[in-house]
Amino acid sequence: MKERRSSAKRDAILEVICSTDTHPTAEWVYTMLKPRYPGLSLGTVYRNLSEFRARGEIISVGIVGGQERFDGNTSQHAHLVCTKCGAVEDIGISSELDSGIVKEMEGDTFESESYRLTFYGTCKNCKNTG
Amino acid sequence: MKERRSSAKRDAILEVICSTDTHPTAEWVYTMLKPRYPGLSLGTVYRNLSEFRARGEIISVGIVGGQERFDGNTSQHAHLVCTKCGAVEDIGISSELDSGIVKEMEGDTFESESYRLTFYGTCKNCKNTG
DNA sequence: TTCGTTGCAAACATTTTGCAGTTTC
DNA sequence: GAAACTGCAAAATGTTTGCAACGAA
Repeated sequence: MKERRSSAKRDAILEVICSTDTHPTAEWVYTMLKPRYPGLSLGTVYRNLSEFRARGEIISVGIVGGQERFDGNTSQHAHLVCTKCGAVEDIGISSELDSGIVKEMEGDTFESESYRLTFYGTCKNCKNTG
Repeated sequence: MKERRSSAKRDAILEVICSTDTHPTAEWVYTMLKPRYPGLSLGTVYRNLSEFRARGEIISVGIVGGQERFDGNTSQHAHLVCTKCGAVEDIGISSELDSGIVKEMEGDTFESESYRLTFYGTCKNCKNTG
């Protein structure tokens, strides 16, 4: 793997992702950091997010409303995606369910390394206001 | 819902999707039908796929390698996505696992309507050749 | 001095859309 | 004839990339 030099901007990008539970987009990260780093470029955000994802330092929740959503919480958990407002929430899953899911793949010719479990529906907020 | 008139092209698009297990992209559908319907436009494919998806006649597997993948099999099942070649395969899940997953959501403030379970890894083909 | 990192803007790829012509009912 | 459907091409969108300047080791 390539040598990695220290970079305040990269550190800040990771920190922003890890200190929120909103499952942000690249653009959101950029908007959050721009005031603090006026010279920041959107390309830099994209480049660092891709690298974090490739290294497993963050995970991708998938694409919601056309934009990729990221998550600094890399432990195994599922997600709730609101199809009305696009909000993404975490939901813990029991270890029984996790092992049940993992077991489903054992012995298959397909070699699975990870899985993603996503629920689609309406979040509390949209249910009340809508 | 809007009135729906008969259309040979629309029928063909749905038929192509339902008669393959490759989980095609819009472009693939277009390429497959273009010889038979020389006047076919990519926009028409996109429009009809969106409508099918909205009506629940097909489901979206999600975006793989930047392109949305579709599935004419609308019964509950999981998917395997090869991170090397982008192949998507179906995998049936036991009814016990399905109910375990559904149960995980019961009582939550989030109102879930569906879920998507996707495994990521290496397909048989890539494992052997790579 | 080396080479990783970044800003900038152009390039890219997929998907969406406006509009005018066509087809279905 | 009204309204749905389509082709076409332009637009919109999110993301990637080439390159020169910058910065860390």
